[in-house]
Amino acid sequence: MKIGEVAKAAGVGIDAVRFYEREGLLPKPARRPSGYREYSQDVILSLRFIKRAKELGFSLREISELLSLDRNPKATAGDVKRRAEQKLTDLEKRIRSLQRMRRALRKLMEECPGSGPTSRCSILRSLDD
Amino acid sequence: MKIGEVAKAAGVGIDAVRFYEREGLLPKPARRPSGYREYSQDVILSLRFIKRAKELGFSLREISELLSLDRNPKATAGDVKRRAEQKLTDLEKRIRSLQRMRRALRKLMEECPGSGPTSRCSILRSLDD
DNA sequence: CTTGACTCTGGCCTATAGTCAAGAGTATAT
DNA sequence: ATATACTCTTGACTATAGGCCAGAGTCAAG
Repeated sequence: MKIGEVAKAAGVGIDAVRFYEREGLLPKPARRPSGYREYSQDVILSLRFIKRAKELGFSLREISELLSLDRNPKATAGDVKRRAEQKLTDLEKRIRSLQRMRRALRKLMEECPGSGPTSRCSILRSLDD
Repeated sequence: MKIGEVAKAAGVGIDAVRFYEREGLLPKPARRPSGYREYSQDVILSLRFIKRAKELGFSLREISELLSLDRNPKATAGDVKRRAEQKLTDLEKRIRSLQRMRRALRKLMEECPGSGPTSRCSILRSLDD
């Protein structure tokens, strides 16, 4: 299959496929005499793997590690679970950080009259100190 | 005051001060004959304003707008509150997105045995489809 | 007057995940 | 044979918020 076909089948851009190859997430494919990349079906599975892992919040670097574990027969489910735990911790940290911002902003908004000069606005007042 | 003094007083880097100036968040300061920037005290307040707004999740572009509102006598508290509402909506979208990831990841982790070959790991299985 | 600390400009670099373009060559259908 | 669609490589660019550096000039204290 040509690159455009696998990209379409996996629902990603052609440039993304080449990018993943450069970044080492995908093995370098065979080439036709013309230089065209020649793919087998299974690269579509790899592309979908990457897509799903992104939806779980993994970065490409992390996905690269997951793919290595997937290909390495010596790797264990524990290796994968440890990565997942780290990602979970990371997600929770980011969620809490955003929640703190939300709380602070909400509180300021409650005190802002919503009309009149900006000098009455608690949001700006708090920023000015 | 020289740039290093105001940067230190506000708790930001010197490069940040120059960067804010380039980006239009800070007015261009007076210069000494030598070319050194000469600041008055109030730039420290502006720098703190920027710092706090960042903590609330505003981007520099948004902070720039807030600063304009702060300086514009025709602006109203409602103008500011509207920006804050947008930011709140934005924060909530991001929080929900992260929470979705967290839920999905947690679910997969519950099903992963945590030992044995990766082929038993529900996380990788789900990614492979 | 010298020394060390400070500042100036300009420009390059970081991470992330690709996107887009140019110019050249290929593949495929008609 | 030709038209159109596809692919190749290289390199530049996107947004965000600065960090870091060189080389040159300046400030302040001893």
